[in-house]
Amino acid sequence: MKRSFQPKAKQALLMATASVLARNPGASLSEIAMQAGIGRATLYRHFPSRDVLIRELAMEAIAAIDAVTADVTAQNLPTDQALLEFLRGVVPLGDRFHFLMIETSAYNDPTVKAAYDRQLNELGAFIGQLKQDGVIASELPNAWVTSVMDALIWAAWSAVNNGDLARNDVAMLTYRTLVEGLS
Amino acid sequence: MKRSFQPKAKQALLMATASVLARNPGASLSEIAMQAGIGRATLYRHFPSRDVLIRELAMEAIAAIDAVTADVTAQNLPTDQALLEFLRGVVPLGDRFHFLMIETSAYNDPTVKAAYDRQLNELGAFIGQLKQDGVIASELPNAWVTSVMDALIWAAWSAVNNGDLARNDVAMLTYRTLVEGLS
DNA sequence: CTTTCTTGAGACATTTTTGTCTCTTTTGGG
DNA sequence: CCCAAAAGAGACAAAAATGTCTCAAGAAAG
Repeated sequence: MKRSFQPKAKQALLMATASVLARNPGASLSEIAMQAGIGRATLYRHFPSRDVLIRELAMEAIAAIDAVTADVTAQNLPTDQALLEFLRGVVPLGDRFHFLMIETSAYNDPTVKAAYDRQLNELGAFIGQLKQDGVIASELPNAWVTSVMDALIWAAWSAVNNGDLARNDVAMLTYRTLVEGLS
Repeated sequence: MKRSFQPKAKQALLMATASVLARNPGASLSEIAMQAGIGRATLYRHFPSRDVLIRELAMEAIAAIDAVTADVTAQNLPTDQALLEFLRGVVPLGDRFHFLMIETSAYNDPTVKAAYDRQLNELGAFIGQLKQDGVIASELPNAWVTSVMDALIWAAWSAVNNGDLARNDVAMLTYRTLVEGLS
């Protein structure tokens, strides 16, 4: 074997797929391949079926968010600053974050479901801390907080990708809207 | 003709369709018919094709939001109260509101596109008033405000339909989150 | 330059979805 | 109780998407 499959190419494919599916969840593989700038057959070389593509994308999205969480945790910041850092890291992943919310078929796979549930629990714990520290109001249901977070992150990503907001402003804007809105 | 097509039945069908498509934008007509509790053939009796169903649903959604707007306008409230009333009316339409945002194929139809653009303009004017009256910060881009509004309305509708929030609380909660978050 | 791996294009079969049609059953007004 | 309109069920063809395969062209290491 002179050369092997490039994991980087696979990564790029997953990112392109997230971008397409976040905007149009019903997109066919032809559309995905076209948007990714590759042939449909090549897509099948990397992912043997649509289901596998979806599943790997879901796992990749979860891993990417985990990486952000780990990075933020390592800095040992006060919770409000940690929230801002989290948003800075996760807003650029907005399409993948959003994809996880809407592509319910991914949860058919038990591995994905387990990872997703774990991540949701971690997020819940973080929200608990934010409440304890008075960053957000403690009487708000967690479900509302997570919904609003997801919604704002997706709105932020969309605004950047539509050219409505500057990439550098958007995390701070999201942070302000979130903290003020939920205080 | 002893009896004619019941427009009420059609209305109910459209509502069921919005509910299904908002959750799963790629749903097939079989799924929609099943969720609506009718046969697939019956669905075709009301709507000759998927495109027509989508288009009529879009127009119905726009009309429903227009009705809320007209109702609020007729009350001649101060803008902040008008916003609250608007949310009260529009949060229960959350699935249709959201459907309009994600089902981009609807805009292929010029009639739908025209009506949607008009409604977006009206919303923009309302946001302008809210800024003038100091209800929300005037330095925020309109695109961000509309994104956040849409996102929160959808989050509110989802929270109610998942049983996470009480129907009667949710408009006020959305209002607070929106106004505080954008002030 | 040559060899080898990868890609893109396109031809296929398969499956799913869409749209049409017919026949039977149900329903509600008279 | 009648009867016409409407619904359900299911067969069917057409269209679109999925998945498989082959082959020629391109790129990159040796």
